[in-house]
Amino acid sequence: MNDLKKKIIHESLKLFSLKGFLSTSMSQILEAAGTSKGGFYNHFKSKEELFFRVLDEARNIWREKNLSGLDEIENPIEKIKIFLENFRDRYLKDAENFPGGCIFITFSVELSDLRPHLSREVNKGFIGLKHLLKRLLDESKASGGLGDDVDTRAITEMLFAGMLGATVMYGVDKSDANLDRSINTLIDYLDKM
Amino acid sequence: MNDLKKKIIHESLKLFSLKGFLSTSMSQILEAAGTSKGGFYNHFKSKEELFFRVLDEARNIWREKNLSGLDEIENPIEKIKIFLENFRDRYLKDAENFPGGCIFITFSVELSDLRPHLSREVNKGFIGLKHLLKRLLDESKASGGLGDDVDTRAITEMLFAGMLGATVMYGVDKSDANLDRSINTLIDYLDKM
DNA sequence: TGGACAAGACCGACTGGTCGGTCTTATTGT
DNA sequence: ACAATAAGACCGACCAGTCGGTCTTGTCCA
Repeated sequence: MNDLKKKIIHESLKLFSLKGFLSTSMSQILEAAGTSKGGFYNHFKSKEELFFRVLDEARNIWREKNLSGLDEIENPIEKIKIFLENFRDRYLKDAENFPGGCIFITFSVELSDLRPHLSREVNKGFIGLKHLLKRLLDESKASGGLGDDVDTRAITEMLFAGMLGATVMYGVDKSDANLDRSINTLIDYLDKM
Repeated sequence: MNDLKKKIIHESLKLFSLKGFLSTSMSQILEAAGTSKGGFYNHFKSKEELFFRVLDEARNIWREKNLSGLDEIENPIEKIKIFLENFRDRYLKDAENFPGGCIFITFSVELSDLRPHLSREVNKGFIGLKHLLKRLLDESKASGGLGDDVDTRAITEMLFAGMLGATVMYGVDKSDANLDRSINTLIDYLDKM
C-alpha cells in the first residue's frame, strides 16, 4: 500500500479515536497526514470510505493486542483471564494508537442514531466478541470446569458489560487504579465460579 | 419558567440524547421547538448555555426515575438492588425523555476530548453516583451486612462499570433481554456476597 | 543513451451548502 | 407608550467534495 495512504489511515485512526468520525474534519486529517485534498481523494473516494479502512486497521490492532498468544492456552477460563489482562494492559493502556480511548465505543455511541449503516459495521465486532466469550464459557462448562447450573449467557453479558463500562470509565477518569479494580474484580469473579 | 424556554429545553434533551450535542444543529432545535433564532436567543445566550440547562433537566429526570422511594428502605444492599431495578426498568427502558439512550454517556463520550469543560460537568454526575454506591456498601459493611474482608472500592467500581457497559450495550442492540441479563447478574452478585 | 509519451500522485482554488450567532424589524400583551 | 417576545435576513467561518492542472516517475522506441 502507498505510503501516503497508510499515513492517512494511521493519522485518521488517532484523530477518530480522539474526536470521533463526524467531528473530525477533512482539513484536520489532511494537516495531520501532511497532504492536500487532491492527495487524499486520489486514494479514497469519500470520507466514508476512509471510515471503513480505519475500522479495518483498528480491528487488526485490536486482535494483535488482545488475542495474540491465546492459542497456546488450553483451559478456556484461563484464556478469558489472559484476554482480560491483555485488554487491560496491552490494549486500553496503550495510548499510541488510540489516544482518545477505545475507538469502537466512540464510533458506536456517536453513530448509532446518525449513521446506522456505519454503526452496524462497528457493532459486528461487539457481537463477535460476545460470541467468543460465550463459546469459551460453554467449552469450560462442557469439560466440567464450570458447573452445569451456570448460565453462560448471563455471565457473558455481565463480563462484556463490565469490560465495556470499564473502558468508558477509563476514558472519563483516565485512572489506571480504577481500571485495574474493575477488571480484576471480573477476573476474581471468574475464579470463584 | 417561560413555556417556549421549557419547550426548547425538553426538545433539545431528546435531540441531544439521539445525536449528541455537537451533531445537533441549531436549525434542528429551532424546528423541533417550533421557534426561530430570535425566539431562542431571547432565552439563551448561546448553544452552550442551552447545554447546561439541558444537563440540569436530565439530572432532575434521572433522580426522579432512579432515586424516588429509596429513602423508605432501611437495608443499604436492598437500596442498591432497588436502585438497579429502577435503573433498568424506569430509567433505561423509558424512551420518552431519552429516545437515543442515556444522555450522560452520549455527552461524555463525544465531549471528553473536544469540549473538556462541558465533559467535566457531565462527569461530576458519574463521580457522584460512584460515591453513593460506595457509601451504601460501606454502610452495609459497618452494620455487618457484608464481611470485613469485602473490598468496597473494588465492588463499587465493578458495579458501576457493569451499569455503564449495560447502558452502552442497550444503546447498541436495544435488547431488553440482554439488559435484564446483565443487570440481574449484578443483583445476583450482590445477593451472594 | 536520450527524447517522447503516459500514468497517476499530488496540489489548492473553488463550489454549494451548513454552522453558530447577531441584528433589525414587526407583533404582541399590558 | 412600552417592554417582552418573536421573526428571519444576514454574517463570517467552516464543511465535504470537485476539478483543472503540475510534477514525478517509469516505459518505450530510436
